[in-house]
Amino acid sequence: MSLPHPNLDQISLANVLSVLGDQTRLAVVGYLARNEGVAMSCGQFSEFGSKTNLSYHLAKLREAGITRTEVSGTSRLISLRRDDLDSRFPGLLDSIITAAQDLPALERLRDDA
Amino acid sequence: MSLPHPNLDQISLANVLSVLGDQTRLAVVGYLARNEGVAMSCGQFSEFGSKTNLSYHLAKLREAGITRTEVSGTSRLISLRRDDLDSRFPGLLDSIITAAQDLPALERLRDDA
DNA sequence: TCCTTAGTTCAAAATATATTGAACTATTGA
DNA sequence: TCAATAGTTCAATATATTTTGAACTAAGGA
Repeated sequence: MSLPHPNLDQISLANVLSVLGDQTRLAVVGYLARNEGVAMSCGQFSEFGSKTNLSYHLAKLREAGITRTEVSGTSRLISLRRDDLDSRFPGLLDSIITAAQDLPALERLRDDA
Repeated sequence: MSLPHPNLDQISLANVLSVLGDQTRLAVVGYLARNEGVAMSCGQFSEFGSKTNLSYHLAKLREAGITRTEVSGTSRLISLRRDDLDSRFPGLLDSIITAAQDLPALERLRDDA
């Protein structure tokens, strides 16, 4: 009943970077960062893509070790693995989130970059 | 006689991350970081791939704004755009380089991750 | 001038990633 | 029990990225 997540030593730098090197996933992470503490389900991200496409991107984030997804009924509760990432790659997530927040919303979403 | 480089505001976060999300390019950046101040030509990176393949990867790094490539005779002198990246995305490159240095050399090179 | 060296370009092939819609599962509320 | 809701999976397609080798350019040195 719970989804697979990599443990700390299975989180790879190159994979984290390539997974975050995508506008949609960067937008999701920015949104999570802006709403830390609030329980986020997949539906909250609907502005970033179709249901089926988000399912794909959210799985990539989980499999890379960037997010944690807890099953709760028919919902999934998604959160950033901040502490894990901070201990594995100190400063990395903070600098990415800061840079992502500085982008205008449109650029965060824009796909044609 | 000089190659095109993006200027500061043309450097995009998603692009930097996706370009660095590759073992070969991460290895090149780690090597540059470990040898800052030393003039590096393409040939120095031969351990990371074939001549033609490196030409491709080094162009990606340059086009993303991560490296600067100066033409010098038949050679190219390649360096990290540290100050530019630091001002655009504070802390990002440092955290990536630190994390990349902590990897064992084999993992830095491994392609089957 | 001729040869060598350093690196680029091109086009083809291989591989990986992203997007879609239809069909599906599981939970929940009426 | 039935229908609705939340999300997943599958297979197909579309698209992008990587890798390769052969042919190329431009600069130096003998």
